[in-house]
This record gives sequence, C-alpha cells and structure tokens, in this order.
Amino acid sequence: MANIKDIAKLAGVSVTTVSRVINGHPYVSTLKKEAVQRAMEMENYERNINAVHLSKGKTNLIGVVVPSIRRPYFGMVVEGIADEAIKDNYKLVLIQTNYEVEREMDALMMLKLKQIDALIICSKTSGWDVVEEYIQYGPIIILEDARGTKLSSIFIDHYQIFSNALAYLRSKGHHKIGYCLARRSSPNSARREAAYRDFYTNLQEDYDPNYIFYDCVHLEDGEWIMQRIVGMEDPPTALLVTSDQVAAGILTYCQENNIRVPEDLAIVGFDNQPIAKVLHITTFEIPIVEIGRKLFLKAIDGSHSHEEIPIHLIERLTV
Amino acid sequence: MANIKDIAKLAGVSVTTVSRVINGHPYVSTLKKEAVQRAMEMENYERNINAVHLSKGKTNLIGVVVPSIRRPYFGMVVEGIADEAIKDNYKLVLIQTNYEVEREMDALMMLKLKQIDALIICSKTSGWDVVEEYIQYGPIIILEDARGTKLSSIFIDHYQIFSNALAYLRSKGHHKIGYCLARRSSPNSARREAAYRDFYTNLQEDYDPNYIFYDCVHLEDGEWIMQRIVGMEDPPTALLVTSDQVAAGILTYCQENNIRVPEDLAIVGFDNQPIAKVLHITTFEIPIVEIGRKLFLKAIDGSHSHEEIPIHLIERLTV
DNA sequence: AGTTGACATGGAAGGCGTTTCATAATTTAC
DNA sequence: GTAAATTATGAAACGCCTTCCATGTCAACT
Repeated sequence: MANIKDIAKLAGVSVTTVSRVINGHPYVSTLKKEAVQRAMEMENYERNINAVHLSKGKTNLIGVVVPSIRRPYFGMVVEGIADEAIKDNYKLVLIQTNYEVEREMDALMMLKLKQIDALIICSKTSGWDVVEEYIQYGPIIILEDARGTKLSSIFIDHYQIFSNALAYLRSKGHHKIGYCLARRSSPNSARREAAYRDFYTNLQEDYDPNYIFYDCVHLEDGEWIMQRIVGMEDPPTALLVTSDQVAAGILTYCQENNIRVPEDLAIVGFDNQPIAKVLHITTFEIPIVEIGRKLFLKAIDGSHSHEEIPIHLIERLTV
Repeated sequence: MANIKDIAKLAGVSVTTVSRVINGHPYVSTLKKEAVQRAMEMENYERNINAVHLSKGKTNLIGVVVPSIRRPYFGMVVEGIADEAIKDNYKLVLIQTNYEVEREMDALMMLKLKQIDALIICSKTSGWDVVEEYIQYGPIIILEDARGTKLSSIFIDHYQIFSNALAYLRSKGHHKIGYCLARRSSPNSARREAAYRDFYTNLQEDYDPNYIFYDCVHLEDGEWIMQRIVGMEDPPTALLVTSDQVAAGILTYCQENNIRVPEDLAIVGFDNQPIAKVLHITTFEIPIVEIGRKLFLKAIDGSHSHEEIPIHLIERLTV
C-alpha cells in the first residue's frame, strides 16, 4: 500500500502538503490540492491509521467499562454512548469487568497508554484513590456520584430516591418494607442501605434484616427471593427492587403462585425498562440511554463536572 | 514519559536489547536483562502502545458489529466474545450499526486500516460482495451461513429449524400457524420464509399471509402483534416467534386478555433467553454466549471454516 | 515606497518500538 | 583442534503521519 511519501512524490508536492490536503488545512492552492487528490485516488491511498495515532497521540477511541454487557441496564447505557459516539466519529472499546479489579486496571492502563482518549466507567470496582491516579492521563467519567473527587460524573441520588420510595410505600400503608440490591459492596448499595436505615431510625422503628436481599441482578433471581419470602413467618408487604429485571422475576413468581400484587406484596422497580412497561410494574424511570449519551458528551468535552439526573416515579399497577 | 531510548541509555544497552527484554526474546544476558528491568522500574516505563501498533501492524483489537447492543440477543453474543477475548488479551471495539450500511463500512474500513486485527459481524446489512472485498485485509467472521463465500462463519440452519418447528406444531394438531420475524430483508428471515412456504407447498395447502408478522424485535412488539391477531376472523392457533423477547410480549398480552396459552394460541420462541425460562416458554435453545466464544476463537485462529451450531427444542408450557 | 498580513510550501524534527542484518564471542560437536 | 552451532549485542532500517519553523510571494494598507 502506498504511503504519504509516495503520494507526495506522485503529486509532485511535499509530504506536508499532502498531509494538509488530507486534514483539510487551509493554505493549499487548488492546483496542488487537486494533484494530491488525483494521486490519492490513483493509488487508492489510505493513511496508516496507527501512524496517525502515534503522531497525534489520540485514537478516537473511548473506553467503556461495564461489569456485564448482557445486563439490559448496561446494554442501554452503552447504546446511548454508542449513539452519541457515532456522531463524533468515535469508536467504543468495550471492557467487561465482571467486577474484577484486574479488568478495570486494564482499562485504566489503556488510558495511560493513550490507547483510548477517555474512559467511561459505568460501574466501578476498585477504589477512588486508584482511579483518581489515572485522571492525569485523560478524562475519566463515572456513572456514580463522584463529587469530591477529581473525576467527572453523571449520577443519580440513590439516597434521595430510596428515601422517597420508602415514604411513598409508607403512604400506601406499608410498614414492612424489604429491598433487593445487586452487589452488597457497591457504593450505590451503601447509599440505599443508609437511606433505609435512616428511614426506620427516624421513625423510631425496627426493621427485619431478613427483608434485605443481596445479589439480585437477573430476572431469574426473582424466584429464590420469593421462595425466601414465602417461607417467612412475617413477610414484608412491599419490596423495593433495584432492577426491573428482578422485579419482573418477582412479579412473575407471584402471578404463578397466587400471591396478589399489590394486595399481598407491593413491588417497586427501578430503571423503567421495557419489561416494566409490559408487566405494568411501578418503577422509577431512569433515562438510561440518555445517561449514556451524556456520559459520552462529558467524556469528549473534557471539563470537570458533576451532573445529577433527576428521577421520577412511574406509577403503574404493582403498588 | 520515558521512551525506549531513555531506558536503553539508562541501562547502558542498545534499544534493541531493551526491546528484547520487553518482548521476552532469548539471547539476552542475565546481567543486561536485569539492568534493563531496573531502568524500566526506575523510570516507571510504559511503552507507547501506539508505536507498538504502528510497528507491528497489529493492535490486539477485534471489531464487533451488532445492530443494537441493548437487544439481549446481541448482548449475549458480545458477552461470549468478550469472555473469550479477555483470555487472549484482546479488547473489543464495538460498532453499533442500527442496520445502517455506512456503519458497517466503518467497521470494514477499520479492518482495512489495521485498526482492528479481525472483524466479527453479528448481523450484516450490506451485500456479500462488499464484505468479501475486505477479507484480504484480515479475518472476517460472520454469525450467518456464509458457506460458499470467503468468510468464515458460525451459523444456525434456520431453514431446518423452522421446518422442524412447523412439523412439531403440526404434530400437536396445529394447521393455522403464523410466524413473527425481525427484519424482513435479512437472510435469516429469507430462509425461514422459504421453510414456511415449502412446508405448506409440500402439504399442498395454502397459508394466510396475514399470519406473517415483520419487524418483531422487542418485548413491546408482542402487543401490536396480538392486537392484529385478536382482530382476525380466522386467527392462527400457533405462532413461531423468532425471539424470546417478542414471545414473552405475546404471552404477557395473552395472559392479560384471557387468551389461553397454549389452548387458544401456542407459542414457540427462539434463543432460550432467561425470560423464556421464567415464563415457561417453549423455545429453541440457541447457545448464544457459547456462539460468541466460538466467534472470537475463529477470529484469532484465522483459518477459513464454517461451523453449524446444532439447536434443540426445549419443551415447556406454551405449546 | 515601505510595512503588514494573508496565503503557500517544504524541510526536518518528533512521536516510538520492532526487526533484520552484521558481527563478535562462546560453546558444542566430531 | 577445527568446524559448526549457539548465544549476545547493537546499528540501522522500517512502519508513517503531523506539525513546527523557516522561507517566500503577493496584495493591501499607510
């Protein structure tokens, strides 16, 4: 394949001029410009993109860290990122971590080595200090409340929403409220737990720790959750489920086992995924795809900022 | 940041020797090797990965083309690819096409420019001839029957499966069988349509073209499909639905509208996604994640081959 | 007429690691 | 004891594009 030197020779100009034509710089006479274009066409020239990357120190690649791409929530975030990335001619490098710190380090290393121009972390496993170390190498945007750190973030106030949700269920007459979380160790989970504890503390009431379920991630998890609930002497009357997928699983189990929703058990989901709409699950609408778009925009904008995304309750038939 | 030259100077060796140490080549004395390692550690050296790419003409990046990453089917394929890619230290570049030919061309161009080492196409929009043009630049693997082309492929015999499914429904006493496809124009759809036509032709029976539904992709599509069926004078008694998502949407509609499944309407899904298990949908199990793994392996193996994936029916409660 | 500023163009430096080739020093082999 | 093989090492070529800097031309402005 021809390189820029060949083209320059063929067109009878300097390499610089060819580069200028390629990159649309001004100050090239029409005559030479056309000569270059003819030469490029003749030779079917394509620049060596890796040489461009080396020279520019930039790759038009954005890293995206997700724990698992098959989870609809992350699929939707990535879709949003990808939608926006296309417009700016960026491509996405997908890094699936399965919550392994090592994988996350891979991603950070890619930023350090300038293999990617920026990094979007949709779910973080390692500590803030570790991640902040890498901010010097390029923009890092995180889908989590990162106020107080050097990263930029788009986030949801999970404490507030959980509090609101609890108050909402209380107003509907529920006193025994349980909840389902994904990873126990995630910061989002911590905030939600705090909201829950504070809620009951303020009310000067106790809560049953058995009402708390961890590792609720997939549709199928609804089954074991409900089996545990069914086996309880004094089961909760309402459940805050931090994923519509899980909420759908729970609802399905109820329908099959003659547990009336919301009479016997009220369910509040999160995300407002398609399944919540189809199954009429009351849920908090999180504009996931839109959040993905914003994440990307922030990644290439480069300024340091934090943005809270407001979340609204969508009342349907499960409360 | 230090470069290889700095390290060489610091260690008192040549650049070549440093490179050899980095890449684990033999023929470096222990003495110099250690000197180099010390120097690298001292300077906190990291190679400029873009220079490596330029020099090697290889990036350890594999392109993955999907129409939309949020669709569970593609999420699962990509998960499989990513799982396997990690093991070989490859990263994935995600190209979301939305079935736009232009996006697909982007991906092919990346292969041509050696920005990616291989390309996996999970769903193709452009023609075979276009794609085959690019096989000269690197391995292209496609999730579709590509026998007779220069590409490698992992595929499912959709004609056969559709035929089997029709025979199965017939054996259960169904004569009025409809089906739901995604894109009408896709090759998979064409094969399924052929199977359907041949099935009725062999039986010397006619079929009602109204029983055929296109653009059935998402969970929500179940609703309009069922509304059309409900409005029919002579509705089908069984439906072959080429996505569990859509099958789930249809089933949900039936449950809410007192249409008995399978008595009034039998439903056969495809993919055996979690939702099919939870809702007890009879479906064809397609080992999607496993297929993703195989796609990746084939991508880096580089040999030209085709592999058919056998598919099995999982009988549950919707037939 | 002299000074500015806009337009044009090319040389050369800069970004950086890999690999081939030539050479030298040791071993091993017979 | 000598030929052959193995081990070690570095210079230089190679992969290729971008951009800074220097130089030059021509028109416009004072």
